[in-house]
Formats: sequence, structure tokens, C-alpha cells
Amino acid sequence: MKTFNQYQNPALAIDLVVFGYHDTDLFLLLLNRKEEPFKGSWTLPGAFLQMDELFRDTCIRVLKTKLGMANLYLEQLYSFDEMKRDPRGRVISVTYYALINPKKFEVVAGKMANDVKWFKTGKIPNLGFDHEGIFKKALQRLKSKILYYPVGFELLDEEFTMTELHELYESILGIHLDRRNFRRKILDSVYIVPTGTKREGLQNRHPDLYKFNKQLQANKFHLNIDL
Amino acid sequence: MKTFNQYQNPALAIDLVVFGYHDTDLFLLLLNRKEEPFKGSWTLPGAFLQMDELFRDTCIRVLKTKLGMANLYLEQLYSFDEMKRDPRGRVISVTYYALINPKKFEVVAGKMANDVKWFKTGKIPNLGFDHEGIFKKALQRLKSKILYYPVGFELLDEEFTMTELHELYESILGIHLDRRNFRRKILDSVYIVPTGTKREGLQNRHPDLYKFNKQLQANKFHLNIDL
DNA sequence: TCAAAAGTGTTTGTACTACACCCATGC
DNA sequence: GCATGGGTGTAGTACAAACACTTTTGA
Repeated sequence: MKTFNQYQNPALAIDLVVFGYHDTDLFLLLLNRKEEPFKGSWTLPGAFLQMDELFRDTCIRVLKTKLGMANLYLEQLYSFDEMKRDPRGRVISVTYYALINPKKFEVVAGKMANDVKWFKTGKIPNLGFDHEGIFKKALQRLKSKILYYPVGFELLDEEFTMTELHELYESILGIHLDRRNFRRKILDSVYIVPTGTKREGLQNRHPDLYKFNKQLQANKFHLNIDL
Repeated sequence: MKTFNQYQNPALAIDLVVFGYHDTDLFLLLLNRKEEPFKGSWTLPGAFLQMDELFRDTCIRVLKTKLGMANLYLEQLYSFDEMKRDPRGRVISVTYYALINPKKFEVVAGKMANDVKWFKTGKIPNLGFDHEGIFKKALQRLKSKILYYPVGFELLDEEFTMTELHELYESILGIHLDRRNFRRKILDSVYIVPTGTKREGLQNRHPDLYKFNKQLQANKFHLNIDL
């Protein structure tokens, strides 16, 4: 059995679209580049794949070493192959998107205090490389995914109120959803279960708390919305 | 601006899941390998990405040179990164799936007569590499895609009858769909348009012919089926 | 005139939409 | 007791499912 030649392969980068959610707004995590190309521009975090790494390992390495994050929702998005997407040469980018609860992973101040920042997804600056296209594709994916798969919980606290879940959906989809119909739809599925406790210390009525139903096998949930 | 090192990148292969449809059956195109590894096994057609090629170019090259096909529906499926998926070394595989009408591209007899063959998707032999997983993922994608996007037309003739379209859907989804409800649903969307002609020369009533509505912009078609 | 497949319509149930009132809490 | 947000129910509508008869054709 011959082994093939391993020269002349394009470089392989992994780029990450990291979504966070806080206070009714969806955020995107961006890095300010300190090197050419696109020095000074905001870009998606990423790294080149090491020979002994799986894609997912690279994602975790990026998130951990650069951002101090770990253990979050990761899903492969798409692979980008445009010839001129990196001015340094041919680079294929395999992209993933991640969902995190920013509360759990405060971006630590330090040498990179100004290098890493959350941006509201409605107000993204010009991005380096082809990262704007990647971000848009990720947002689109998130929107369609959330319609039929319980993906939003990664963005919330372990326990959450119906209103929080509702606002999350409205924020991601960018549309208004009737509060009462949303509640019924979610509860009719076996999507979430009540914890039996209520959120305390609010100025008004204390709302019920829920958590994600991890036992969920066959999930019949489906929001019927045209994007 | 530094240029990065281009050594030590994994090899990058493009593998193709080619679907064909004929006579109420969905088929998969497979290649019989004449070299190690997996000599004698059936595998998905594929090739290594050339430095000056886009993914899509590689797909077309494979389909054209090996199979004499061109101009078909192509969509990126997923990128596979398992460490041991190729015994020769680290190979990343970016996969695409294709839909073709086998009538238009008869696999030509010749030196590769026994090397290229259509298999019913219900009776796939053991495949080399991790190609069984790739095929399964492609089939899953096709099933969910066909529910909301007019993807099936690539598999049929330019003009087709309602029954043919109906049987195609049943065959891909693997379930029974009520003939009359299917017809109504399809016609209520602006999915297809009648050509005004009928299929002639049949033993029984001559069915109306339709074609895909290429003007279709906002497509509200959606089959509400849990897979 | 018969067999085989194609065309058509109605009824029934279910699911989504829209909408308004009462309840619990802290100030 | 009042302002604020949370919890609940219902009537109307639209869509999906189930289902049967008539029509066209070649043999």
C-alpha cells in the first residue's frame, strides 16, 4: 500500500462563530487581530488545525487558551474554500458555531482585555477575511435550528423562566411571538420541565423556573415559521 | 506580512454521494477500488483537492472524468476528520452530495464497466473507509431537504407526472403519502406548473405533465413530517 | 366492457392564531 | 392599593388527514 504525498495541501483553519446571550440580546464574540493580515480588524476566533487534532479539539483549544471557555455546545457549520479568502495563501476554513452563556465565562481582563469583545449581533463591525459571510451563515443556521431543536438552553442559565426562554426565541428569530401561544407550544412538547421552584426577589410576581429535559428522546417540537 | 508554513497540513479529499432515481427506486453510485487500501471494496467516488481547485471543481472533475457527468445539483454535506478514517494517513474529507437523473448520464461501458455501479439505497454493500457513515448522513440530509425545498426535480425528467413526483417522495422518505393530499399540497405551493401536455402512449388514462417552476422565488412549500 | 391508473371534492379533526382577564409580588 | 409582569382559557380559523367516486385509455 502506497502512502500518498503530503506536500501541497492547503492550510486548514478552524474558525468559530461564538454566540452568547444576555439580557434579551444575542452577542457574537470577536477578536481584534494584532498581526497582518487584517491587523486591527475584528475577526472570528480561530486557529490552524494541528495534525493530531480533531476539529473539535481545535475548537476547544481556541476557546480555552484564548478565551478561558470550555464545555459548550459546538456544531459544525460549513467549510469555506474561496481561493482568495486569506491573502497569505490558500486556506480552507472549516467552521463551527458555539453557544455559550457569557455569565459562566467572563472574558477575563488582562493582556487581551481589548482584544476580545462581545458585539450585539445587530451591530457587527466590518470583519476581516470572509468572516462576515461565515457569521451570517451561522446566524441563519441558528435560526433554523432553534425551530425544531432545543438549542437555546445552552445560552441560558440552568434554570430559567418562561419569559427568558421566550425572549431568547424572539431575539434570535428577530420576530414577535405571542407569549401565551409560545408557552403552550413549549409545554406541550416535552422540551422543558418545571423545577417546582420560583425565581425569588423580583419586584413583581415570582415566575416558575424550568430546566431543559435531558431525558428527551423523540422530540416532536417544531415551530412552524417561515424564515 | 508573514506567509505561514504550508507543511504538515492534512491531505484534503473530496468525496461524493451521488444519488440517482429510476423506476420508483433511489440509487447510490459507487466505485469499486482497484488499489489499496480497500482494494476490491465499494466506495464513494472522490479525489484529492488540487491547490487551484474549489471544492466544486473537484466534484465536477470527479464526475466528469470518472463518470462522464456534468451539470448537476451539488450541495456541501459535511467535513469528516476522524483520525483513522484513511489508513494511509491523516485525510480530511469534505463531502458533497449530488442528484442526477441516471437516464441523462448512462454510466458508459468500457474499461471501468464493472468499476462503477448503481446500488439501490436499500441494499448498499459494505463500504470502504467511513463511507457508510457519509452515505447515511447524505440520505438524512436529502430527506429533510426534500420536505421544504424543491430538490427532487433534479432526479426526474424535465417533464414529469404527478404520480412520478409522488413516488419519488415516497421512495426518498420511505413512507406512504396520500396521493390526493400530496397533489393538493404540491399544487397549492407554486412548486410546479402544468405544461398543458399529457404523457402519451400509456395503456390507461394519459396523465398531465408538469415541470419545475424555475421562476419560484419565495417558496412556501413545506411538508410537515417528522423524520 | 374491463382493468388500471389519473383526476377530483368533502368531511372531520387537529393545531395555530388572536385575544383578555385574573394573580402574585414589592413598593 | 397600585404598578408590573406572570399565569391561564377560549373562540375562530386554517390546514392536514382520511376517504370514494368518476374519468380516460388500450386491450
